[in-house]
This record gives sequence, structure tokens and C-alpha cells, in this order.
Amino acid sequence: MSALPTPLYEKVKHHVVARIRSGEWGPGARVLSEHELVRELKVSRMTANRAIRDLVHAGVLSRVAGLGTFVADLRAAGHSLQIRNIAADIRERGHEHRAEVVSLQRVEMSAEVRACLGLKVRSKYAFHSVVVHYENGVPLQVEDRYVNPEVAPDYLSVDLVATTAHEYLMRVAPLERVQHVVRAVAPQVCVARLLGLAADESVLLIERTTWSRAQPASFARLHHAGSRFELRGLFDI
Amino acid sequence: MSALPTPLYEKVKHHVVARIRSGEWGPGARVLSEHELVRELKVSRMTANRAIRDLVHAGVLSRVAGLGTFVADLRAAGHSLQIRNIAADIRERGHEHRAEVVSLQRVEMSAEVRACLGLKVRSKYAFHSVVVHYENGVPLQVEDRYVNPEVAPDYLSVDLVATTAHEYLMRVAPLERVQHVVRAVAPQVCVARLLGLAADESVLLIERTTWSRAQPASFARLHHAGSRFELRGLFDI
DNA sequence: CGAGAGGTCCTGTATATACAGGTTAGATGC
DNA sequence: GCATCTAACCTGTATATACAGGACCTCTCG
Repeated sequence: MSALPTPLYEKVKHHVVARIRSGEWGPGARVLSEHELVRELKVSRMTANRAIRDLVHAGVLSRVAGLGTFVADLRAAGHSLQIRNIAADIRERGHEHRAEVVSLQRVEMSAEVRACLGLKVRSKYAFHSVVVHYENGVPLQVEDRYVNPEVAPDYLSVDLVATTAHEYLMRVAPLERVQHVVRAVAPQVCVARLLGLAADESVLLIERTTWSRAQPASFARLHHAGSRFELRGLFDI
Repeated sequence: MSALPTPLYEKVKHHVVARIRSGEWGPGARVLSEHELVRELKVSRMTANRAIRDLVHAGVLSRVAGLGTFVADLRAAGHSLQIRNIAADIRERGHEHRAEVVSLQRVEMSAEVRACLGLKVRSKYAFHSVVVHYENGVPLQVEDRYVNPEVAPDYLSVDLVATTAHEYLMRVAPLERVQHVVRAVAPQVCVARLLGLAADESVLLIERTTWSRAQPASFARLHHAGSRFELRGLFDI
């Protein structure tokens, strides 16, 4: 006949989630087995399996083979935040994004840079760029980046105003792995000047390391004015 | 015969990911269709479908019905960080966790609190607690929390040293939704004192709002010493 | 009385099959 | 030449079926 507005497995998920939301099943409680869902909701076992597998992936349930399916202990589960591309973020807000290149050069590979970029990098030098990103003319991020020349040998000739460094690196080298560390720090003097920070303003620092072709590709320190930047995350069961 | 060490769909995923990692398929490139995977790897279409669906969920691929499957544009994709339970985190590091209750009382529902907790809350008062969490005796987090009395009427009698407020709330009210906002701020005077902050030290502030039974349950400001706390995230294709 | 065997229920995986509906390109008709 | 219709291919969903292996309970045998 006509198409179903929502898939069956979504209805199964909804049915299970509703009984968790109602408080009928608290954390650790055993929920219906696949066979019980099959009987109760008149669906095939594969459909029930997919619904439950989705909820396990979402962190709502947890399973033990041979034992059963249980409401996950959300106390222990982490809730995720998203770190996104700053240029895309700004444009999605309908604002103007502009980048200004402060510096782009070849530098000696110091011990500190080598430690950040990964000890496996053999090269004697690295590429270093400092770019300031503006939202409607207001500085929002100072991007201080070291790039492994083995991964991006042409980095010095990239127009970092037209393309963000991250976009360029993604294009020339397949991204395998990204690590982020987020901290609140007091601003360095040069960063405070570039961001136009008030006297006691804090900086949200994101350190991002990327890997490509089994070696470190780039290490970036992204400094954000504390009063103008935030990370958001929503977990909705 | 004997059990397969790794599931078939994992091998299919690996096969696709390997060709992306090698650079053969860059962002936006079209990857093999399910039928092509079926022919190439001699698996059933359902198995190929599951492998691809997993990779879509992981953000590696994206699909358009009727068109095909494509390598996701990781530039646009956000990479997630995890916000976890501080007490569990500390204990997992093998360190001692201790909590100290600074204040626990009923307060008037001010306009500001009502705005934070959600305008739908009808109650004329709210519960307010301030708890300091210590890792091996060093203050790590100041937890400043407002609780909706309709969700947790017994909050004033909870032993916040034995149980964290978040754990208690999860137990008495099924968690439906959690929102996080992360910012870097200059410390308030009282927070600086409780955390024992250095003069120019910054604070990583996590604001967490939780919902239960279709209404806001709790609003918490989690203040962390910038020099002692960080959020980490790893994205591994 | 205790240990081991077997049965039952559970999850996990894999397959063949089927139909609905989106997208595109090429064939067909005006 | 242009618009339209159709066939081919794609994803998305749903089902029935099958077997492997883990966990647990019970029954039986020594």
C-alpha cells in the first residue's frame, strides 16, 4: 500500500525508550529479549535486533551475549561534544568569515615541536603557520599549526586565506585519526594581542593532532577568546 | 567449522576503510555499491549493508538513496569529545576521590535560576548545592547545582559525599536529555578560593542541563582548574 | 552430596529474498 | 529539438531462516 512514515525498527526503539523514560526500567534493569520483542510487537527478530543494536550504539542499552539486554548505566557513559570546522561554523551562523595569515614559514624542528608532532617524524624541519580567523571582523581563533613536510610538501605555497589549513591537509592526505585536547589557559601575550583580549580574559585552547598515512600530519593549537567561543553538545535518549 | 575470529562485516568495513586510507578514494568520491561489494567480497547484501551502515554511523561514509555511497567530507564532520563522570574518572585513574559539601539548601527561584533551569518550571523555590570534588586531596571541580524540586523532592536529604548529585538524580529520575556547554572563563572569587587557583589561572566551565520526565531536572555549573583538567577526544577512522 | 551433562534461553552473525522509492540516463514519442 | 516515459541501478527496509557460542538452571549419575 502506501509507504510507512517511520521505519518499523524506529517504532521498536521508541517502544523500548518510552519504557525507560517512564521509569519502568531503571539503570541496570533487564529489558525485553529479542524474542520477547518479536512476540510483543509482531516484528521479525532481525528488526528487533537492529532496533536494540542501534540503542546499544547510542549508549542507551548494553548487552551481554547469553545473558540479556540491560539499561545502560548512563552515569558511567560519557556524553559527547562536537568540535567543528571554525570557518564552516561561522558561515552556518550566516556571518562573514575572514582569515589573516600572520606567518607561514619553514622552521627548525625543535625538540618541543617534534614531541608535539610525534617522535616518529624524521624530517629536520617543519612548516609553521599562524592564522587568525575573524567572525564579522572580530577575531575568534588564533590557529598556530605545525605541519609534517613529508605529508604536505607544498604547504608553504598554500593560500591559507582561501582554504583553511585543515581543509588543505584533508585534501592532500587522507585523514586517519584526529586527537583533541581541550583546556582553559591564561592567554600568551602574542595571542592576547591577536585576539584583542580583555585583561583577565581566558582562552579556550584546543590542541588538535592529525595522522595520515600512518604518520603524524599536523599539530595545531587553536586559541579561542573565552568570551566569544563555546563548545556545545546534546545527548537525547 | 571453527568460529571466525572477526566477523565478516568487520572485514568488509576494513576493506573499504583501507581503500580510503590509501588515498584511492578521497572525500566525496563514490565508493563501491552494495551489489559491487557483494560480487567483489562474496558476501550477502545484508552483510555489506551492515558494514556500510556502520561506517555511515561512524561518519566515514555518507549515503544518498538512489545515488550511491560516498566518502564523507570530514571537513564538515564534527569530531566528538567526551564529558564523563568526574568521580568515576578520578577512580579510574587509580586516585582517591573525595567530595565536600559547601552548601545544600532551599533557595528562592530567582529569574536567573528559572532561566537556566528552564522557564517551564513552576515551582517557587529550587534546591541549590555547592560541592567540591578532590583528587588525592587537590580540588579539581566546584559543582554549583540547581535542582528542580518537582523531579527530586528529597534532594536536601541526600548525602552528596557518598553519592554524586548526578548519580542520585539518575537514580530517582530517568534521564532523557543532557546538554553541555563548555567555555573558558576567568574564575569567580569564591570559586578561585575553593579550587585554590593561582592568580591568573583560568577556569574550564562546563554547564550541564539535564531533563527528565519532559521537564528540566537540574542545571549545574562545573568549574575546573585550568591547569589540572582537560577534555580529550579521539577520532579513529 | 557433589560434579558433570544436557537443555533452554540469550545474543551474534550470516544468508537469501522481497518490495518500496529515489535518481539518472537513455529511449521514445510529439 | 524538446519533453516525457521507462528501464536500470541505487539505497532502505523487512522477513524467515540458520547456526555458533555464552550463561544459567536442572536433572542425573557416581
